[in-house]
Amino acid sequence: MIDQQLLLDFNAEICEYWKGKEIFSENNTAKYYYQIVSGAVKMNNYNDDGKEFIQNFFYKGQSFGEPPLFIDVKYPANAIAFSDCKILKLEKENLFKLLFQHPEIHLNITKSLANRLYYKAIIASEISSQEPEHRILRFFDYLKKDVAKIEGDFAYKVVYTRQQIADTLGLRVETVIRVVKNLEKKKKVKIIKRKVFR
Amino acid sequence: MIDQQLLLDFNAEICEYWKGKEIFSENNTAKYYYQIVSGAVKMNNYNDDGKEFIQNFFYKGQSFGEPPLFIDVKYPANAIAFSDCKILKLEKENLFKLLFQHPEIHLNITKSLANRLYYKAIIASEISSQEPEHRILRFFDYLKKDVAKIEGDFAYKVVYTRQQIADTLGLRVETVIRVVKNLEKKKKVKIIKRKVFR
DNA sequence: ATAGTTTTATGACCTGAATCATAATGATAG
DNA sequence: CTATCATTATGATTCAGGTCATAAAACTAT
Repeated sequence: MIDQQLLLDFNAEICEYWKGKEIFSENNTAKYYYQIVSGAVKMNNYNDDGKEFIQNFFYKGQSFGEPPLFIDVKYPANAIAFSDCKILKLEKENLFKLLFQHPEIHLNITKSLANRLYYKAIIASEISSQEPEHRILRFFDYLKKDVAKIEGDFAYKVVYTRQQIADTLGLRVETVIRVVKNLEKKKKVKIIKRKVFR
Repeated sequence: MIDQQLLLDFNAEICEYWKGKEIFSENNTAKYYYQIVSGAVKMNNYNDDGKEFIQNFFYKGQSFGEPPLFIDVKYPANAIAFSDCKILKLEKENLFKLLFQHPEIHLNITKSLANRLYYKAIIASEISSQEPEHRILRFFDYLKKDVAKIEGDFAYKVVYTRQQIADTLGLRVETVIRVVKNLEKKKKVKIIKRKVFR
């Protein structure tokens, strides 16, 4: 996360996207560094049969879409506003100027990429299991890492729909619904008004 | 990839690992930057029931195990010599000295991380499909990227055993064997002396 | 409140990949 | 050349999760 004022000093602009609005799309050329001021962003793909695959969710303070900026390739996925959000956009050239002038910020970017790679490895290993129950539980626990403070036994509210969970894990909605219900029976999660707590 | 002489100037040492030898293991503290001089390295996890999950293969010229160096976490996986190999090891502190003195090399590291993140996204999306056949084919094509020159229609030799393919994709050996045989019938791959060509 | 839409729920059925068992083939070492 | 071991092969069986259909519950807007 780069200081907001510094970004503005390098001519970043603040953009507002309403829920569902496309921020960038697959196979487009990467032009900007994006940093979320408020709201959440979803990165996804649609495969041949139109089924959605969710790559990632990004939250307040996080940046996204950098990798292609560094290696001159097209975006591997789409970015869509998951809720209404405000996002800082900085042109690629200005980002590089900024990094050149501020090595410590360059190091932060490197750390952020390292962090994402690290979590990808963790989640890949935890989700490699075939059993949907195991994968769904691990996915919930993975989500917990984005929650600053966790109180009580079932403090984390899963904000995703069953469909989105299914799309992230490559399962069917019905399977997710059944497994989640089962997890409730086993007291592993709580369901209140259909929302899952873990 | 960092210039070999430069690494040596910063007190890197060359180590030899014979096939199967552990280079580092899961949950250990990251101490070194590793760069492969010759041979190949496999990164994997073993989950609760002892089943192997292969994270990645790394080849000559590539570095591995950096992410934990940057963010002070333990290794998320094990690194094992996939063949006999020579590897340059540079202590973390010396790596940071080197990066500090050579910003252009720091940028290269950033690019390398960005590149890996990019490919993780690509492969995650391509492999998200449920159908083993699709996943195996995409996996083969993904492997092709490591082959410099490809001649003819079936020029790439898959060096992994069916078991290793299965472990990477979260499938069973028998399934991989059957699917690969089927792919041969469909002329999508060739099998010579049990080795797969694509 | 009402209508319309989205999300969750649930049952019946079916298929494809896991599982289990056993054998054949190819590689490796002595 | 032979014995041993690792890998691939293949058939039989099972069952988890996908598919299909239909309904109920929650949210949304007017």
